[in-house]
Amino acid sequence: MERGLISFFESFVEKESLFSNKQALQTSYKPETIPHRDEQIKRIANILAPSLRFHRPSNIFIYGKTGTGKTLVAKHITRNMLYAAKRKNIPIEVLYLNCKLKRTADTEYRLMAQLATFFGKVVPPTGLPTDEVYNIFFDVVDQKSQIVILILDEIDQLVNKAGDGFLYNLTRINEDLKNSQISIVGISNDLLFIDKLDPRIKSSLSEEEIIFPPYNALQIQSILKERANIAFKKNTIEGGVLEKCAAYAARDHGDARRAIELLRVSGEIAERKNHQSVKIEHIDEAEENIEKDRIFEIIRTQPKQYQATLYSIISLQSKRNLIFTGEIYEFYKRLCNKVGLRSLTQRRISDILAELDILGIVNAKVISKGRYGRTREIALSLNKSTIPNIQKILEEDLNL
DNA sequence: AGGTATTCACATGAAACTATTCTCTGAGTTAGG
DNA sequence: TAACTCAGAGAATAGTTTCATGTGAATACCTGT
Repeated sequence: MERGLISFFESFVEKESLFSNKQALQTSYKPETIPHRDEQIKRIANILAPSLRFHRPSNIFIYGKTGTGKTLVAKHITRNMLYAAKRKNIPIEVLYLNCKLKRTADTEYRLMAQLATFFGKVVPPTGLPTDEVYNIFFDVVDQKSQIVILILDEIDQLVNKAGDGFLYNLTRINEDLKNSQISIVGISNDLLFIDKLDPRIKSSLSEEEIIFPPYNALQIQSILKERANIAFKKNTIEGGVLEKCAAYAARDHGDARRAIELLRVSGEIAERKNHQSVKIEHIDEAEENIEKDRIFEIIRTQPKQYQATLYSIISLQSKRNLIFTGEIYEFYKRLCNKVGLRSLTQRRISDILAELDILGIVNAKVISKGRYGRTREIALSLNKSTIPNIQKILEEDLNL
């Protein structure tokens, strides 16, 4: 037994936590009421209500930026509606699917497979033709009469990947259903998404459109206050803390989720430092930590090829700030040789670079150097102080 | 000098290919009646 | 003859490669002054 360690744990138990219920700051938390969304809630509830009389509700299309409460509201309403329906014995099914989740609903096939599993049919993950899965789904749904409300979250992701054909099939399926009716609630955070759809699909999918505007700083503040009251003990938050969290989040498009995470991490930091309360300076640290953790996590879970590409960028970047695709590719090829990795084509590396850009690890800009061609101008968008750490991680992963 | 044509070094797009995982089908095999 | 095995055909998917086409502006090349 180690004395020091034991007393560490003992004092940890005795130490007063700043939190009384940290759950309230977790992303999975479902609050009783959702402030500043009354109007949207009322409209959606009105649209969905006919299902309680066994009429098919209109399809709804919801859009708004991330962290504006779309998903929360949708789940909130359906949960309550389902409760009412159950008490009155009305056959309503609500299916919620996030189309972004890998290996769950991110292709047409898997979407239909998921839907079928909801109704108790097991569909193999591969091997069947897609229309076969449609038929399976169709049959189970129509076995008894019911209203099915299908919530497709991040629907834009799926359409980008798999095209909009499935939406056409899905909206048309009602014509063939004898007993059941399906209506679709599409949720997207891409505001332009709806315009990219085939007009026929567009008109049937967005019979009703609902917009979730971003929260302003004041609204985020009140949301934070509410959550903080549940999550933290009395008098553990210093003045100005909530305001600053809100300001951070409002700065880029009013993302309430980020504000809440920021507050949570600030609290954790304050606690770890044995402070009696959350102070403003904890917020800055929290923001840095969140960003750093995000980056580390991303880098560690990237495929080898991406890591090799990133390593090439980091190596070249130490000499000069701006580098070009060609140089990276040359370095990368040599690196692969050295490590025994099969090197990919430049075409592929070009895509990988674009993806690193999207991930926010790298800053890539397509520029034209006139007579000397056209290329991506690439700079690392990582904090200087973290680069050595990242380099070490990469060297380990690539066993250099 | 001013205008336009070229040209570079990739970017971007589409299609085709590869490898893996999985189902379904039907021919061939086995074992019991 | 019913049950079982197993190879082959066909799907879905991810990650690439191959082939084709696009592109912005610094230069080269004119042209007329």
